[in-house]
Amino acid sequence: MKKISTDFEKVYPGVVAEKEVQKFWKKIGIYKFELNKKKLPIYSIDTPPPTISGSLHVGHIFSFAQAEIFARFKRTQGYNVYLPIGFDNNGLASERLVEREMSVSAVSTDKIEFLKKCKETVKKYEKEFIKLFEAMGFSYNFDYSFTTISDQAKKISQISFIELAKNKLAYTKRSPVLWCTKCQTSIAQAELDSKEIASQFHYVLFKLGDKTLEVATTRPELLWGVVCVLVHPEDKRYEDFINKKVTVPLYDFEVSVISDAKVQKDKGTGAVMCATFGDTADVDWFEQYKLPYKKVILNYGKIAKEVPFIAGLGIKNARKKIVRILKEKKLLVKSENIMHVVSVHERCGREIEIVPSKQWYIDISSKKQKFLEAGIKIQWHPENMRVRYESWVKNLKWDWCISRQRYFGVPFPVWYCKNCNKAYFAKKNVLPIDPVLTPYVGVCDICGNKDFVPEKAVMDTWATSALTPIINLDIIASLEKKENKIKNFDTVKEIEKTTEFAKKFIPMDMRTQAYDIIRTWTFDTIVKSIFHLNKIPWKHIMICGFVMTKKGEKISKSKGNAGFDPRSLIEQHTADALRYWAAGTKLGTDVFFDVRDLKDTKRFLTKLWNSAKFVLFHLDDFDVLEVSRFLEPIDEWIINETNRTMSKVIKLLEAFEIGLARHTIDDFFWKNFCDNYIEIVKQRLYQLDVYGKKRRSSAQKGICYAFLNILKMYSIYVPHLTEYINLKGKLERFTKSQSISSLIWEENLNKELKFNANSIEFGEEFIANLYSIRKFKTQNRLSMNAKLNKIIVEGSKKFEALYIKTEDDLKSCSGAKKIIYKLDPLKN
RNA sequence: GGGAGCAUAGCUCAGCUGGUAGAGCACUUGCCUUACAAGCAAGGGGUCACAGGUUCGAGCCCUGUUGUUCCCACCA
Repeated sequence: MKKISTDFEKVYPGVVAEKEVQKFWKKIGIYKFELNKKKLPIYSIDTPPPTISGSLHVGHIFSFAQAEIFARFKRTQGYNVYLPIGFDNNGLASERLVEREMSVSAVSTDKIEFLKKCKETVKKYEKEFIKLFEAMGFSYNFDYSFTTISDQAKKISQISFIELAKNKLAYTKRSPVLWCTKCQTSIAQAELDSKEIASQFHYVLFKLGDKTLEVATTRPELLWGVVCVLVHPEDKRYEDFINKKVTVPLYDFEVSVISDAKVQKDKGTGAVMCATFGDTADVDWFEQYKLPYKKVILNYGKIAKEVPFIAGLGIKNARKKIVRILKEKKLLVKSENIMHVVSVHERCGREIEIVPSKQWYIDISSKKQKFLEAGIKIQWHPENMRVRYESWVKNLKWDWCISRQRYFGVPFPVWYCKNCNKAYFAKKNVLPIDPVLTPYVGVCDICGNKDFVPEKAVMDTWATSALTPIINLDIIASLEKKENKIKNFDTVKEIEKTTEFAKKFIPMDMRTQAYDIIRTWTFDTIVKSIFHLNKIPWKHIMICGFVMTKKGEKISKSKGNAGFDPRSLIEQHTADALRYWAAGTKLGTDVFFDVRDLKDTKRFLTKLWNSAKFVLFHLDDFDVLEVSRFLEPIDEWIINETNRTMSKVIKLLEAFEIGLARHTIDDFFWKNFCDNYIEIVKQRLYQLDVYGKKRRSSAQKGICYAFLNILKMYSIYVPHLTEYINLKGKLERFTKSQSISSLIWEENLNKELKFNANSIEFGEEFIANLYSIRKFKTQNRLSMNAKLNKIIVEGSKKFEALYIKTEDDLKSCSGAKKIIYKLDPLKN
């Protein structure tokens, strides 16, 4: 008979093996999700649909791998894991990618043509992403992957919008909005980044009769837009100015001086001009004092034509020119160089402006308490990440502006009466719809007009990705109904009511993501879930950290410092090495990426491979069913130790401690199993004629049990290598399962593993003696298999019988001819 | 300015409810031992950032300080 163990390559074939294993998984379809699979309880995971804005980098791999390892763990515990994958493939980030790739500009390209290009590009990237995920061995349910621009997502997003609008939770208003003059769209507070830049404080002179009022400003180009000047009510310097009219320099019109406690006396001159709009403080005063709006900056970042001196200029040029003129007219006291922090658009880095425009908003600022309560109901891992969420919610200032003056996004299903502006929403049976392409047919019930204009804006991509639990709910519901047609719904709650599984689906079991999108994705999803279903979206949220370059800089697509392409990292170092590395850290903490770390993990892969070769070599003739119940004490020890380790690992994994769990397995595998246990039983395995069949098969039982469980535990981290060993070693004969990855562990939902503490204590004492012997040999420059005339064993009297039984093992692994026991009856 | 995390061996980090400081890498030395030299064994190396406090006892708990990273606010 050909020995199974001879099939093992001398060196683990890495990438080649991984591809073979992936083919095998595909063939047997082990990661297919089915409802009612073996009647196992469902564990549902809300995974982050990566934004299609460029290629994935090692940072994605890091956080996605952590989440995927956890999903695999849940499968081993007897759950039917729902692990979908989606792609966030619309919105500004994707548009930017298309503009870059295709060298086109969204603004100057025909809309239909541009959208076609967008669809092509994101499709290309989706395929690339899927390939990478497959290469990583990610066990997503690819069959049910979704995208946020699909008809399904569009429809759900539009249902969500209409429902919120009808409940007055989404509303439209014309008001000052955060505006990016580069992208030419409104943006939300969550899309702001801050940047420190060099600027100048210009001290300009306002006049009251022959008195002057000095005002410091960084935005002199907005002088035309000044609507008032403010001073602190207790500021003695300006007492005489309060409630008087002062003259604006250069333009010579008058504005009031208002006293307001929010003014900081020690900043600038203590007198501040309020212009429409320099910053968010201006907006607050504008609204508080019902000030008029004076247009200075246009949407595309130029100065309005009615502004004297600077009409038509860009903002920076306008500023320079105004400063020059102020200087000439002796209205500028001085200019001071300063560094200050400004808000910029996170997608393009351009300083944001504030311009009034009509936008759709979701009311979040009046519901903070509800969102905070939801945050408390959700279990955060790590716990302290909740603080980030809470500080965001508490500091919310603006309602969520969900409309964007862009192209590639979910359209608002709404038209307005041309005459009276009343909004008309699409009927549910026509969703998804693009109102620009499909005109509204009807008569305005207020003014009888028949002309309607479509809403041209598209939705903030977060407004759709905030619905991933609902999109998944819809997938589950359609699976149960066994139909792919998207049904017509008026409300999100109706989707939930459609099937038995759907009713129980939300809250999902878990959300996974990195911490940078707590203020967007986490928050927005909670908002929508609370508004639509009055439920938290998930029970747990698992937050991963970031991968940093050595400089301490976050790796991100936009910064272009990804350094290493994941595809080539896989080719060079294997996916398992990347996965193993990703599992090395504590949840939520950042790591530094260094290729050298991957070389270290390769050492582990080799060790596991070699141990497999050894173990399988000795299991060729082993049949679990034929073996008697006889067990040598040390074999009993390794079995107990295996169970103890597994219990510990499961507890850690249940607490989302993927890294600590891995280190626990590492410890057991490397020390206890390889260095100690195998060395002890080696001779019993090799020398059948000396030790006899009974004692040999006892050792076989030990290596078989321990090694199978080591493989099972590692299978969530390094699924390819463990599966490859499973296939090569024909482990199905022991496990009765084709795949090692689809095994439910001995300890799981319904069953707890027992272990004998006494046996473990004996094993530890035994090994302590082994260490002394090794120390003696090393110190005497002896080889480890050198013979010794006699050795002295120290230990507890209570284990005497066990020591006697284990004497042959000790002799064989120590090379001792004679053993003298010094057993202490008092030792515990 | 408000908040959170981190500070432990040369490097990267672990240390559970307080009880004699740990791992991997690197370094030194020994060992070719019928899975593995990409291995095995032994060893050197730490005032646990600093200063107080609680305690019989503090890396761990409390207070403060310093350094560092991040989040939020700061845009006149």
